Amino acid sequence: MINEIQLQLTPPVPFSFSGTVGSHGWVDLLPNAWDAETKSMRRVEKLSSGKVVKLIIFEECKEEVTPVIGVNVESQGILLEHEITEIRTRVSDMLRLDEDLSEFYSLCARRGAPWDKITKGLGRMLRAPTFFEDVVKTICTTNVQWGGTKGMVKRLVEVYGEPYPNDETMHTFPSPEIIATAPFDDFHGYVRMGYRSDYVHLLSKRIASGELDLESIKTSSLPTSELKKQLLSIKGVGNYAAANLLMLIGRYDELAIDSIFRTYMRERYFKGVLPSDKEAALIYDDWGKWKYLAYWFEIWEYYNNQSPPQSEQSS
DNA sequence: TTCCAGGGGTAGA
DNA sequence: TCTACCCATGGA
Repeated sequence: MINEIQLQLTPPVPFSFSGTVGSHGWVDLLPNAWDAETKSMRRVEKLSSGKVVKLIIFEECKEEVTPVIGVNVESQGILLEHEITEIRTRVSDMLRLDEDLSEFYSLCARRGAPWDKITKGLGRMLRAPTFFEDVVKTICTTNVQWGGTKGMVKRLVEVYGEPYPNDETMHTFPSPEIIATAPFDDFHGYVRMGYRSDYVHLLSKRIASGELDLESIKTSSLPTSELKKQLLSIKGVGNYAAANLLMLIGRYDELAIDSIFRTYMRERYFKGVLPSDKEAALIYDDWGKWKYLAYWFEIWEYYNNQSPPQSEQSS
């Protein structure tokens, strides 16, 4: 029996739902999917109890001053209270509703236009409910075009994710345990991640065996430099990937220097001449611990306000 | 066919 | 710390 309930979450004020869900390309990577018509994000989740549920996340009551996030939950059978609590926690975590950006907003307000746009509720970068998913997806963004990233993640989810019982075309993001138990040759052949499949398979095995507690990094209070060291110790994670992952856990003091960053800096600040990475990074030095968010907003503005550079329409 | 993408690992200096 | 070289994959 299909059971449907609707949950409501109260985000902080200000909060931009579209600005958060479309903050970067993550909404386009399965199991996430954006429905432009209903302006909602869809996702299948496997709860700790083992139940697989479908979530549709959207913004309610746009005319109201206080925003409300609606979550339609579809499941087989009635959900227990602790399962509902878990869904709330995961959605809140993805949308980063608990993150305090007030200091960053104050800085932006003082700088005036265009930075004051951020204070309308931008700056919350969509993430996955698990750090494992974010790390795997980040590895899949390295040295590949965005279409390639989407393909790798799609194959990973569709082959190794758990299907949603009421619609088997939809899947969860696979657990480390599932990937770890898959023979490497099969995994490599199915997901076609190139050399990245070694990194993802090894990471999964380390987590499944208990050798690595990846999720603890997400909530650690250690200094950013220490967390960066831990991230760099993961095979497949270099400086770019580590900075991207630090951003996803609320540490914005590092810039993710990739081809997008270099192209942007060359065009915007260095008159067509490619600067060194160090020279380019100095542009954001006075943003202190908010460098990443400042850079990301600026590049967003530069490339047509809405779409991330060199990405297909993703939000 | 060649280039290169939201780079990273490794060896050697 | 820096550089050179190699690394699968697939779109342009």
